[in-house]
Amino acid sequence: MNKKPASRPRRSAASVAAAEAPLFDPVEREPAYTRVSAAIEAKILSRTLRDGDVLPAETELAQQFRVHRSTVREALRQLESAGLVLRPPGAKRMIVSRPHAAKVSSGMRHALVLHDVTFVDVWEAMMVIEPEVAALAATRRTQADLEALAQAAEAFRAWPKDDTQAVDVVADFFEAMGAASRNQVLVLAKQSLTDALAPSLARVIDTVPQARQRIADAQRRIIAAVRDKNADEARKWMSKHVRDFQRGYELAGISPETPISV
Amino acid sequence: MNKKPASRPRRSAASVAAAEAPLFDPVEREPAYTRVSAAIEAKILSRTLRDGDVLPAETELAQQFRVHRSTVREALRQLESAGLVLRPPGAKRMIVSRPHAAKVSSGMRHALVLHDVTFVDVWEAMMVIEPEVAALAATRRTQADLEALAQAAEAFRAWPKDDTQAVDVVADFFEAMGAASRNQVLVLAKQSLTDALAPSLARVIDTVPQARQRIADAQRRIIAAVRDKNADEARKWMSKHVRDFQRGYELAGISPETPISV
DNA sequence: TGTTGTCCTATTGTCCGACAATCCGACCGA
DNA sequence: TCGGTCGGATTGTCGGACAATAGGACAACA
Repeated sequence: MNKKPASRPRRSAASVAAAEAPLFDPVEREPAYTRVSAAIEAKILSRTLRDGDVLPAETELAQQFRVHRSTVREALRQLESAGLVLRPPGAKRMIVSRPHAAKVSSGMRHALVLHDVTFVDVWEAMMVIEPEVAALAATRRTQADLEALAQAAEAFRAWPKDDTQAVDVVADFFEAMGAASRNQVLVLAKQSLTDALAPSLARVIDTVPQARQRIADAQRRIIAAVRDKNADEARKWMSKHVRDFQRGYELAGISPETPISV
Repeated sequence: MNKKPASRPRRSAASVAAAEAPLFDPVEREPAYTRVSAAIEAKILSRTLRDGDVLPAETELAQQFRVHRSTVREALRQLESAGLVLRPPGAKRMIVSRPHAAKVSSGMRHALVLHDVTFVDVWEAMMVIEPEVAALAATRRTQADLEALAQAAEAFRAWPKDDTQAVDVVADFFEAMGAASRNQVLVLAKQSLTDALAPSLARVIDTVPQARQRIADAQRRIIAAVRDKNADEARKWMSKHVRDFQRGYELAGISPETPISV
């Protein structure tokens, strides 16, 4: 499904320099299941099939494409894994769907894990993105955003001391901040980062006694800045907040070079 | 395959407030193909199966899992679409692979397109990420990085005037910059952005006469800063460079609210 | 020695057909 | 209006089949 659109055929500088005239392109022998999924994918991306539409039954698709149902099913599995179609739990027909952030993030996390990305790499990316997101949030937040942020912060403060799932609430805070920034792109990118960091951050919160307090403080400061629509302050405190993570890692005795785990 | 890891079961602030004790979890009825793919995925993520390993034949997998070959094939399609396994062109067996940047990017692009993300959204994200990447590149670049950058810039200058594929070379420049930054996470995030922007940027280069010159100038400045390991300069000029894109859009008469196309 | 033709086997791509489980909507009795 | 019953539609899974071909091994040949 995503062979073609994955990367435009690039005549990169390197390949031009290599300059060995290929004369013939490799003859294309795409298997049928790929073509089927590509065809459906195209209809989805072009909005001919829209979010929420139910797909035709497998047998009907098989008839239309003139292939066997098994072939259609293989194509559907590709689309399913890409998040373009899904089956609501306990439903029979599949419906068209826009890939959820979680799905994209999961793909990204696989890549990060398998490429031996370390904590510092992720942290560095957060240092780049999160402060600016906070700044954007400060200029664009609505009252509802503010409440969501406050609620997340409150939930973190109230979280039982011994519950290691507190990271999830921290993630909620970041998520709410992303929502307030009104930039879907950054939200998508952010989510992968928090997801990738979560397991180890959990250890930090669990290990370092003062972590909770520091996180709670930072959240309060950030929310205040966002409330006051003070972008600079929001950026500054978010920056401190994220920087604190690294300090937490030191205190927890986790090496910055620790690879992101599953 | 990525239902479970997609998002940790979060007891978010909201759901806690709802406070309706579930008492029973929904009974899990995962289809076999999902379990098979999850099993293989786990072995890949845990490095039991490593990048480059050839997978057992379908019939053998079917025997081991005690399922029908069709079921195995559906599972393989999921993994294939996730980029965790692939078949080298003209090979028979599938091999384990780490998801390439292009694959991740393509997933992200689907999401961006279907979520009606507009040019400004992507541009905003670039404004956040690219300057910092340039700054990182300035501090970490090797001689080889420098040469790759120079080559990309040179390729752009030398590109035939009437060839609309010039965007690809611009993308190469950004890619080389990412490589120089030595941060895989940012590289992954960046790629999606350039990919998403490419089609419309192509129109800008094609429409606005002075675009080529301005891009070439900016590239030269940025490279100079990176060469001198001057992070601030690199950041500044990259910032100008990206900002220029927006100006190009104005001149090309493309609305900032234009949704990213396929 | 290096290239080409031949044969065999393992494996994939695709198909046919089948059957149980179950979702869905219609119909029905109170 | 509600809850039960029923039949058709659809999915998940299976068994089996067959053509095409990748990957050798090996012989013929230049």
